[in-house]
Amino acid sequence: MAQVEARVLKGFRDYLPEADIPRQAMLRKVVAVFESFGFGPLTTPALEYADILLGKYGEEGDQLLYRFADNGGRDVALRYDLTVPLARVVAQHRSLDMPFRRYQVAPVWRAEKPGRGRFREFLQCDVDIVGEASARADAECMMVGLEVLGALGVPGFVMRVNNRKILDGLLDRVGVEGRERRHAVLRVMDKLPKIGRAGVEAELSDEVGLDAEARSLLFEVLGRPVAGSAGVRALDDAVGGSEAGRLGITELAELLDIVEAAGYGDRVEVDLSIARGLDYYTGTIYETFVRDREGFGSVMSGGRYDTLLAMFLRESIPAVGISLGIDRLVSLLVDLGLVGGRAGTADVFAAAFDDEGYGAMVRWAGALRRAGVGVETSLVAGRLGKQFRLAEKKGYRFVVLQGPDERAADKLALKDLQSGEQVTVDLEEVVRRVRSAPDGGHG
RNA sequence: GUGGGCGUAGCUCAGUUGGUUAGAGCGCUGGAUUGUGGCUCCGGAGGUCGGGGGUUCAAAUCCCCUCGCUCACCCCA
Repeated sequence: MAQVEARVLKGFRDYLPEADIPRQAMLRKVVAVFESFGFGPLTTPALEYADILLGKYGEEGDQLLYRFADNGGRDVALRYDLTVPLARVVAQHRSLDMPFRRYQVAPVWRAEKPGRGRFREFLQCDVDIVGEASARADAECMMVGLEVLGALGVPGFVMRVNNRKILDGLLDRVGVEGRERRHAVLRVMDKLPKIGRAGVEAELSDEVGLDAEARSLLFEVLGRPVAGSAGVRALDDAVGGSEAGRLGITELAELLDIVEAAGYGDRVEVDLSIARGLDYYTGTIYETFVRDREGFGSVMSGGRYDTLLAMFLRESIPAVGISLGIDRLVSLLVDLGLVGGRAGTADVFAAAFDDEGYGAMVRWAGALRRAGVGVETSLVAGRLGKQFRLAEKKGYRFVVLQGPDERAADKLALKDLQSGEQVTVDLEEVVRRVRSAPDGGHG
């Protein structure tokens, strides 16, 4: 057979054990938080009929689908997110009880140009609530997200919230009409934290053609510091007579009331420049950034999409959700030095003293496992120096072994690689000591 | 997709005005060390100098093309 160059597609990656171990550990914590809020799992196919996905993400989004004809000539595409497949599931299985809470942790594919923190295949962790229109559902999703970041030990983060209807009201009042122009304004406003007010004003003038009056009207609202729900209510006059604007203000204020009452107010702030690119958002929208690492982009975002279900059904069903990008978060935590790699997944490494004692070693290793201590057994006997070096490199804190002396006394030698201390004790004591170690033996 | 930067060992890089067998550190691997890791010492493997073409007696080095990576714009998780 001809030899081929070993390689992966651009934007796709392998996760070697050292990187995958902290990543998987984080995923377990994410799922645990999701389930603690009563969300249940959902798994859907990677591949969908193309027409299920088309037209849901805007024109640019359609271009970014991995789309092709399958072997039977069907027009298919890899899922672009987890929200549209959820909408499809809800539309297809009408017996689901509402409100329906589900979480899904699965890869999605986007044919974008890859860059720092951006991949063509990446894992999303979503929670959504379908069938509840009140701000309580929005608040629930936000709070799950905030709890997840807390559980993962993410240092300083802020969730910035806005409401599409406020932006709509604002655009109505300023007199920006037509989908494209409205999009253009939102896109420029989105850059506010990056290029500042002067930059935004310049772009609004040069690229969108907004006159000075319209610009100052925009900034009359955008420029205001908005503190909490009271601050949001104070915006009422700013959106003028716009019905949509007033509705958005009410929704956002109600949302903040709940979030503040629940004690999450310190991690949430209103940011009227948040726009979100996806087409299907209709109300609340939010993005989450880590302080001092805003350049990494949003690590968790989402919003309300009350009209998406109507694309599959005659009736419309309200829905809201949030999505966490675990890959981006992992590289961020690595960058901050908060997660380290480690190649071993057990609690202790069992060194094999000699070939004669190998069978006995496998036996006491099994006993340790049944007692709740994970054991990686060495497959090569002898050369203890080599085995210790391997254990150390794989990140183990403890090495357990049984030489002739220990065997005669029916004991095990337990060495703590961190302190260098070694004791000869019985199996129960090994279990006790390993389990009482601060990190469960994960040096 | 548009513009800037960079491609030499698994990784980070050195390589003189073009000059003969292309180097270092780290990592990997074997040994010093047949009851014990980190430190030290000695050895070994590993390179079509991203690829193709051109100039030249001679190219990692100069020129052209191409591919890949990367930063900014755009968009996002």
